[in-house]
Amino acid sequence: MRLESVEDLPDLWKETYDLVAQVPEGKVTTYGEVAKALGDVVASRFVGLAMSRNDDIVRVPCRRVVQSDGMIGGYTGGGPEKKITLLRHEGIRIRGTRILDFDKVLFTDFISNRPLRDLKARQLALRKRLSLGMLATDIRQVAGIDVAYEDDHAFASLVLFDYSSGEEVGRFTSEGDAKFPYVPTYLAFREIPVIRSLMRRVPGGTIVMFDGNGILHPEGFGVTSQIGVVFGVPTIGVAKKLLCGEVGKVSSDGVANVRLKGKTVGHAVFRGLGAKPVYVSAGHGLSPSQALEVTLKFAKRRVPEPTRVAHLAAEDARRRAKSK
DNA sequence: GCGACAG
DNA sequence: ATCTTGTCGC
Repeated sequence: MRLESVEDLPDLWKETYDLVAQVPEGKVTTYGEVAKALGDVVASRFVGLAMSRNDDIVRVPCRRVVQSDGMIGGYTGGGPEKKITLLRHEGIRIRGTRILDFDKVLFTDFISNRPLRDLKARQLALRKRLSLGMLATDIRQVAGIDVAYEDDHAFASLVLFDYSSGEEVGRFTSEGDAKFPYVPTYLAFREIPVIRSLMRRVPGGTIVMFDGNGILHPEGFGVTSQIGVVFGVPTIGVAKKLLCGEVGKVSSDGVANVRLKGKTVGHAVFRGLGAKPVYVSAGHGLSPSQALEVTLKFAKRRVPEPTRVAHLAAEDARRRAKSK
């Protein structure tokens, strides 16, 4: 039960700062090592972001976090020169912008409960409830949902379309703080909390289209699948960039299979020659072919209407709040 | 230097 | 995702 919850999330920012606080004077570590201590190397860029936002350089020695190749890396509090000066003062030997005896001064012995490993386990637990069979019998509406950010303040919007006419029939927005950062393949933990209130407005007989992948994901369980399972609604994932997998040969209708580990897990939809595709995959509660069919029905442009309009609405809410 | 990981 | 002006093209 607790395992499957998407609430009660770890404070990844705090955990990161606590880890870096463990690096002793005279030692350095790397963004990737801190990420591994968090539970997954994919978070290494987030570690860099967290260091750049560090506001307590006494407790959290972000100067001691460097690149995995021994290069010094950047330093928000005064540039690389400042970082070099500070580290030399701590006994680290540096030539140019490279650390000498890197293996001797590298600290990796973190004490950590690896929060991302737990989140991955929650993801896998939720995945057991994934179904790619027909969940909704009669589809009356398609909803597009998207989130825009002003730093970590989120503006989410839901736009409803009538399935047969394709006309917009309603829209809602909400806002709140995103407490969890963006980490590739953990997107659901960032976005599910901020769309929760909107999901209550999704009528029965609605397919939800979301900006992000469904089963086109390293674990076969992207943000859109997780949303589908958590809220018990059929979902379709539409991503603008490829997260993983390989795109096959484009057929005459402008559609190509996307394969992962030998299986077709989604489709690249090209609108026009030489154009960038969008990557469509089933989220939950419907079949891959049904996901493609519904998407094509709303694909007047590159990005299908529900997701495209929801994006505009969320962006609109963000800009209105900003200028206020 | 290239490739690179949704939003 | 966000930071950003004008500009090229269907």
